Amino acid sequence: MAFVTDTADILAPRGHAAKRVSILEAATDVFCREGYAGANIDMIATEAGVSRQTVYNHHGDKEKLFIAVVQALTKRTNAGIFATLATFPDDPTNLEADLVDFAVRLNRNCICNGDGKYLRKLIEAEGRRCPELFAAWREDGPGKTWAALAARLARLAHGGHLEFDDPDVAARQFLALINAELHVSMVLGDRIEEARMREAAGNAVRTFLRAYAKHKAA
Amino acid sequence: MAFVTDTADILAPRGHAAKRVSILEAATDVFCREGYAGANIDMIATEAGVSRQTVYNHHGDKEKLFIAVVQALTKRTNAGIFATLATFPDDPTNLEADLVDFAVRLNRNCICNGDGKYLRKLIEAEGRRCPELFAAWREDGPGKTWAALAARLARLAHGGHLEFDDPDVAARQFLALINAELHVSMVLGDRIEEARMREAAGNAVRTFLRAYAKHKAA
Amino acid sequence: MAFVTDTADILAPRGHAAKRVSILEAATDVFCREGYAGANIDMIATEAGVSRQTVYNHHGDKEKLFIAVVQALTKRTNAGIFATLATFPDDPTNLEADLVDFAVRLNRNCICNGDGKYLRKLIEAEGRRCPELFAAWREDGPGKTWAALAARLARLAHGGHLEFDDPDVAARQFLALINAELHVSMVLGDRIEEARMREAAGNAVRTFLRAYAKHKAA
Amino acid sequence: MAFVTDTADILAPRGHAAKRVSILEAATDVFCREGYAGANIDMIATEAGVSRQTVYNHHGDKEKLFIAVVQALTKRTNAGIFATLATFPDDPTNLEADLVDFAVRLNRNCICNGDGKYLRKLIEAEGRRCPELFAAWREDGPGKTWAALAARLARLAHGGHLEFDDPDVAARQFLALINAELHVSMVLGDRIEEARMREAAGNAVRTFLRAYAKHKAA
DNA sequence: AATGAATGAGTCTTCATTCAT
DNA sequence: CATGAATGAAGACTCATTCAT
Repeated sequence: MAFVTDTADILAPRGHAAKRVSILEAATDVFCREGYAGANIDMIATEAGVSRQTVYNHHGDKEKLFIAVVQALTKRTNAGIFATLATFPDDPTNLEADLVDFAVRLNRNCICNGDGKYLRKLIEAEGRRCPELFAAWREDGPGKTWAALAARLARLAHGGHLEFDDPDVAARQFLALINAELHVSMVLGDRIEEARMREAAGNAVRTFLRAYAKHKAA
Repeated sequence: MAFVTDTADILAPRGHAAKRVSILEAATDVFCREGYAGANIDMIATEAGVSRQTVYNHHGDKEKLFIAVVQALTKRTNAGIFATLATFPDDPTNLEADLVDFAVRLNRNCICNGDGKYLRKLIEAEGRRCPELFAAWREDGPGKTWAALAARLARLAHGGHLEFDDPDVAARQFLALINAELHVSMVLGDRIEEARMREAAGNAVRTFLRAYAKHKAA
Repeated sequence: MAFVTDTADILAPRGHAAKRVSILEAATDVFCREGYAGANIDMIATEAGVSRQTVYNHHGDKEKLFIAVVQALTKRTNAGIFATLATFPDDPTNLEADLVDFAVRLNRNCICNGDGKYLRKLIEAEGRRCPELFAAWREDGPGKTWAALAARLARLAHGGHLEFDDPDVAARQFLALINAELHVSMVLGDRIEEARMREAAGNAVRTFLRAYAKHKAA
Repeated sequence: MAFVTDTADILAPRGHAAKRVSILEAATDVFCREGYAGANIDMIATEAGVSRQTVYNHHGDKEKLFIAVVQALTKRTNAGIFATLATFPDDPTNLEADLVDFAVRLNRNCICNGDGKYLRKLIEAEGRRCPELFAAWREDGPGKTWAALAARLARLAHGGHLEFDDPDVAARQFLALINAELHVSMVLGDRIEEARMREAAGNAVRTFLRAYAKHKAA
């Protein structure tokens, strides 16, 4: 019966919805790999395992498809970042270890892999040409992320674990530090091992705490 | 007469050499703005003020022109970075002020403007597609830069101004910190004011020194 | 039950027959509006309120559908013209008024509206490309119409109402005159009001009678 | 020297101008033959003896080319009609013979051949889809032509050769009559012989004068 | 019969590249 | 060297047509 939602479709959608999803995934891949101009609808169709026509049926044209890709990516990336931010150690037992774990989660799940990496690539490549398209990212992305992280750091400061003048600056520096050693590899597309992420996070957090850990007075 | 070298050409080359230069400049602009696939030889010729044919006469084909652009950019960027590194305050009178000045010079001359910015953009956009082309950058670029900066920092440590375990890590973190607040603006192509660079450098150096300045024992 | 003929279908056919009709109507519209090459099966299907597949089920392919349209149009147009010719005032009480009424009927029902207008458009647009398709029209259309009208006019002449050398020439001129003022508007697709048709018919018939009315000798 | 106009180019332009002209001619042919949608740039290029690219260099795209065709056609057609109107017999020695000659010139030069025929075809086929494109024709074409012819007829009336109530009506009827017998052949693309034009003109003028010639009172 | 999808051809348009003037 | 043109290959998009559900 038509009005019965097939629960299987929610987990692994079939038919129409499945095609839509696989087209978006393929398009994300291809646009990131080749750039907007270098991407080619046939490539996307082939990679999605559908016909070219089906791509057009679902998304209208190349530009609309690109927009759909960016929007899906922005949405998922933001969700991912906030999910990870929710795991921030507000009441740490071992501040350094907890921050390192958090940094690893952030890098692994949001920055060095998947959506986040893709989105950043697209923004760097095409951001200047479609500013309105990326405006949402600009505000919802770095803007909110920074503020949310700053709030968490401020709470740690309030709890007597850290001290700094400006939590916003600290937040940006935290993010910059945990990426310091991985950025080049990411740009060149190397796969980054878990161990390397952990090492980078360790270095970053150590420096961050040398600068900002509260010196418990004797 | 053809065999007479016009000395003026050395300072402000005209004719053949001048065209070569203006083509490379135009190509740099266009490749960065549009990406390799999106760039178009006619655009480059027009922007360079020469005919399409002249572009081919000088550079053979699109791919060779792109390579020439990347090589020129890499060369100039490296030269710029090492020139700036040469101004590092090895024997500082005021460590913080001197490092801030240095950071501003680095950002202003090498990272946020001109060649450096262009080169980074090209690498992010096309790096994965022509790895051999950017291999040189990978080694001569971040590799040597990091090492050179690390050496300078080690010297400061040896001079009793700083203390850290690993000068390489410190070098990467220094670079990451001085970019922490400017990166997003750069990606989106905003013009960055001198004052903003100075503020960012101040924040970065302050944190860097909180982490690494040697605590002069009483 | 399939073998029961639903009498309602004869008056307002539903199902199969109704679809066939609405497809033909839609196709007529679309072919006239867009031309054969510009027409598109999906447009026709949508306009007919059926699925694309149904169009193919009923009519085979685009060309066959076009032929069906032209044939239906030719048939209906001819029927309409002869029906109207049957109302020609063979024994007029008031010759001028009766001819004007007749001219208005002809314009309103056969020439300025509906099938006739459509058919003419199709012939002008595609006639040269499929001469065999329009051969039938050429003979059954203007050929028979002219002859039939000429016969009516001859009868009026025989009845002492008109005088002319060649009834065929007179018939063609009658048709040309009643269209003289409306042709441009029709070509551009303007809606033509009844009043305007009556005025045009009046002018036409007045001139026709000045040329051909028998001067009753005193 | 560049500023010397080569007079040969005016009569038989070469190079750039020649290509432009031959492209327009070919495009006129093809658009008229196939309609806008059915026309195909490669066909036009081939028929013009140039490469497809050259068509684009000269005219931008299909739509602009079409517009250029319509404009050139409108301009030339109007010029032709007014040139022919200038040969109207304002002071006729033999009214009937002179009007017949005039009608033949009009049909031969402006209506049944070349530009005029082409323009009418395009307007019938595409007029409804680009009303603004044909607005100029509507006003400069039939509008001015009718008025100019009406003025000539009025002058004949003033000279005592004709009599009628409304010269505008008379003008439209004159045009309708001289086309009465040729219209169908034109629509179907038949070649119309000079003799046939003369016969048609004779029939038309005879009827026109039966309706409108002034009865010189005894 | 409707729907969505697939296929394959075709058309518009752009572009890299080459030639001739 | 500049210009205009030609060639050939893509690549975006449309469409007629067919299949499966």
